[in-house]
Amino acid sequence: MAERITPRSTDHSQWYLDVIREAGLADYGPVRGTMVIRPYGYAIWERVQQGLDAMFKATGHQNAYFPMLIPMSFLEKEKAHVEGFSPELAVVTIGGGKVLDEPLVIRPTSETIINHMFATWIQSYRDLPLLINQWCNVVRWELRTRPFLRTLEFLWQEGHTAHATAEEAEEETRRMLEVYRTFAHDHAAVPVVPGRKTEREKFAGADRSYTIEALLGDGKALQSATSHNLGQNFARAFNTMYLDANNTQQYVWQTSWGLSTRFVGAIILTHGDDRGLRLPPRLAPIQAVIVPIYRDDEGKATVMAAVEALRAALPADVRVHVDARDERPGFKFTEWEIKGVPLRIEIGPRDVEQGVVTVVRRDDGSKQTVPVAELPTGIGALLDAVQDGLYAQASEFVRANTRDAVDPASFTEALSHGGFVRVFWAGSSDDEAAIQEAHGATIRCLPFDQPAEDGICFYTGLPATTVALFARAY
RNA sequence: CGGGGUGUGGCGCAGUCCGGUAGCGCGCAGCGUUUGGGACGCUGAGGUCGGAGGUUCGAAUCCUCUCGCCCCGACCA
Repeated sequence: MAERITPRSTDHSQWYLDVIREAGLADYGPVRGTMVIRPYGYAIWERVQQGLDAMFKATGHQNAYFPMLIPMSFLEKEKAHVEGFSPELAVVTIGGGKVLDEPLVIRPTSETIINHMFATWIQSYRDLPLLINQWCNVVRWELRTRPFLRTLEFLWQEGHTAHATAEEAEEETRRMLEVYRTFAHDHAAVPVVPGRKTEREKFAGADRSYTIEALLGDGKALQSATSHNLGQNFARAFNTMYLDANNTQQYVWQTSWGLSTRFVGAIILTHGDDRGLRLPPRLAPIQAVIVPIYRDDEGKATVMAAVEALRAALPADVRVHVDARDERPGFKFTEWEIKGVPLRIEIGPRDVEQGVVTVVRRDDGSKQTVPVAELPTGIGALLDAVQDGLYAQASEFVRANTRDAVDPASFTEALSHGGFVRVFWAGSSDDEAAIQEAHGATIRCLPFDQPAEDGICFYTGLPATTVALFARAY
């Protein structure tokens, strides 16, 4: 049988598309750049949603929903915002068969319409902080698309908060970035570098933007989630004000932050291997698949009885699937490997006879024989081991592909390997643009807690003010 | 919008140079044999060859026009 998945090393782009197809995650939509997410792919997104939503609830945020159609005039109220987004807007000009007096924009993000409402919801300092999150879809008419990583329409959550002080807003911005970092690390086993965006890379309408940057298997970086300190930019544009304790009108200080279905792409590209997807157990729709093996109807009855007994004995919170299809074992093994299921539990005549099961880990392919009586208590540790194994492999990859550069020659050399390149930095936005032009690399972030003392910027020769992380990116 | 490709059953492709009325692999349906790593045999369903016009007795193939899609880049979660 022909290989269904192109090896990663042969053609990384083709490998990615093959995995999405063969694992049954998504299809191309009829409109260029759109994507249909199949049930299995959506189940992964649902796990992301559940994990994040629990964290948002813990930080006091409430879910709400705002309309998808936004009057064009709303976007035009904030200058930097409209300039940043206007090239990629989808605009509705006809409704109910009539040309509309004012065009409606399909939301590319919801800062404007949310401020429109916040301005009416917020009256007093007692109404603050206002902590809102929205799960929705947005449309950005991108020129170049790729499944999950960049599609015309995507699903995400966008958090929007309003605060009484600049300090509180900055604290919230950083707090939510830390939520994303924790989620990426603990749930997705995706190592990320948290840091600040440069002026050139920040969100249109923000004072400061923060990001977590992942490094994917092909050496390209991916902005995996962002958190923005909006300052008073939207508050001033929409008159979002509150009366403080001294009976004085004040503009609120705001934040917004988001994580999208792009993150599913980050998971695929961080963990996937030549056999297909590898899912971290905490996000896997199916954590363990039980594959019965038998030769005839009589053997099948015996094995299936053992399978049902095992399934009943396993903890209820472990997501188990029994593959009872009448297919050859090898076929089923391969299929679940492509789908990235963390644990495969094989039960055949020999296992039943000896009172054991054969457990195969997806992270390292290791196979072990486990007494069937021990599995109900041991499966949690096995899943944790796969979770840790995936994180260890991914973080080792990031470590091995992060290089330091101290001069133009070593910068070029380091970039040629792909991956992150760390430099001392004291450059302008124009310098960044020139480097992007020459090398195709951009500053992904200015990582936190990286002292720049005594460093000299490799590009300008000036004393460094910060450390910058360069990479080619999606 | 630049550069490079490509449109032929559900998917992946051959056939195009040198016109003769469409083929292969996978998948799908039925039956049988199989089942501890992607099984095999037999039977079968499924395509106006991206579209339009032209040349010709005859076009997937030659000519003209046109549309779509993919990859690399600019833009970007």
